[in-house]
Amino acid sequence: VSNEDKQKKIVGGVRRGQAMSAATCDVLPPGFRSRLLEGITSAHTRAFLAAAKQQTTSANQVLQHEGDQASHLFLLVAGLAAFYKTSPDGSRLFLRWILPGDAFGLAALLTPPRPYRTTVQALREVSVLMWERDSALGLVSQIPQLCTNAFAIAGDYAGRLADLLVVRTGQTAQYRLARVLVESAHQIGKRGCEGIEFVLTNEQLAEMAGVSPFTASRQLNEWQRQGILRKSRGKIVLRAPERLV
Amino acid sequence: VSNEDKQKKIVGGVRRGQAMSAATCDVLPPGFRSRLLEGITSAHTRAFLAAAKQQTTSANQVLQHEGDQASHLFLLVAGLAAFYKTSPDGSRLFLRWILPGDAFGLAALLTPPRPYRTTVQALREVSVLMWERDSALGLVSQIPQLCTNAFAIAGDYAGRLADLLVVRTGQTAQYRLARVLVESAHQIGKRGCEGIEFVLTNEQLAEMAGVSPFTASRQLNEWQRQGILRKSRGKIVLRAPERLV
DNA sequence: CGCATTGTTGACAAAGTTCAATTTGCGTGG
DNA sequence: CCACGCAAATTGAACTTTGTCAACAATGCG
Repeated sequence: VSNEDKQKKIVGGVRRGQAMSAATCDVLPPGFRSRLLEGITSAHTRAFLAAAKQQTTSANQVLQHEGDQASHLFLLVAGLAAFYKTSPDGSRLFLRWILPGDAFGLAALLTPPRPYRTTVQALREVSVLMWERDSALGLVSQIPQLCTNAFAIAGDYAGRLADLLVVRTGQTAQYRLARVLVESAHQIGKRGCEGIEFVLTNEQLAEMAGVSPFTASRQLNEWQRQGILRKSRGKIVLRAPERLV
Repeated sequence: VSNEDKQKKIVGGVRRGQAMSAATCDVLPPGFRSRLLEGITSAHTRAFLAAAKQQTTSANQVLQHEGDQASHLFLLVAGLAAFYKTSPDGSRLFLRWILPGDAFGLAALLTPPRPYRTTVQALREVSVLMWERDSALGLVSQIPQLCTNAFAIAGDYAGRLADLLVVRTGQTAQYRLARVLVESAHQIGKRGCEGIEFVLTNEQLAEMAGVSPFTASRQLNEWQRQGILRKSRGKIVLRAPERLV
């Protein structure tokens, strides 16, 4: 299947299941798992995926914009994106990463229609599946487990936000930064020869931790002096995460 | 129906709908509306309420404890409670009020079982309906709209938490306190002759806003000097909420 | 009236932010 | 291949905001 075929719209009902199965399974990387699809029969999964449109988007693009009417449900297939919240003064507040298998835009499943409550931005080139709201609503009514999964995802999301709130309001800048490093290592890091590596600028780390870039710079240098990590421009090598907390 | 009858356990299937209807509608104040019951047929509502046990709890009791295995779904019928999160250092972080009609303990609806992610404490004497996890799960599978509602509630909760995060991390102590006053007025205030009145101590307001009681005291006095509010021990009369933000 | 709870005030300390001035690293084009 | 230029990162010092603590005042209940 060519790249073109992969990206073409494949909305519509299930036409001869087998064919759709080939078409849709094809777009998912091997070993792909998503909480949204958990516990759904393969027939239903095929029907669900068949109704999606696949789209590839370049880095820094905004996939959903806080306040816009929720028109699409998304599922990240590949790449990296993040949830952000915009504060009244215009600054951006990092909430969490979106990794392959994560769904977002769940607000599209609500009736009556609601606005998105967060902004989602791609950090690298990403590949997503997307469903029109109406189409998604129809599918949810046919596949009850989808609603259960959506509830579980929303609940999990709320739990993480509550945890984030505790960290952001109760802990020192140093602790928050340490936590951001450990989580980044866990979620987007690759095992390197010296430790876990990930590509983030000081400024991005600072934004994630809710700290000024200056504080981030100072603290990261302190840790570098202690041999806990090594940093070059735009990249961190975490050598001893256990010594951070 | 005597008070004793009201409080007795009424679990079990629907026995001759009409009888149950009388028993359960009886425990709900007139005009009672809950997001959890939205859009559910009256037959289903009766069955659902019939499976609940009603309980009355005195002020300051903890209804669900963060970290405990989620064993019950709750619906607040009367009174006032609040969600709290416990920080690692043991201090308590106020999240939001729970008003009559609000459901909590939704974690009980998840499979596999999960711990509660927040603590819920009564602020006055409260009356709740509660469902055993197993019973609630059975009802959700019979009444699909319950799942939809649970999802909507969880989504709303996540949205509020995200908003709270923005306020707590991005705004000044003064702004946060002002916001707490306005929200308290809206949610638990009563119209008085001089303005909107509500019963909260300085310390409670401080906790809600994430501010030290000293800062709260100073700021409240400043506002009192400006005639925006009047305060006595444990009580606030908000006279000009519009002048706060 | 006595007592516990609640609230007040001032002086001080701590944590981070801001800003300006530089320095470093790295890709690009001559 | 080197110099240029830009974005990223660093550093010090002043400044702001808010919390901490100790002492004290007031409120209201039994």
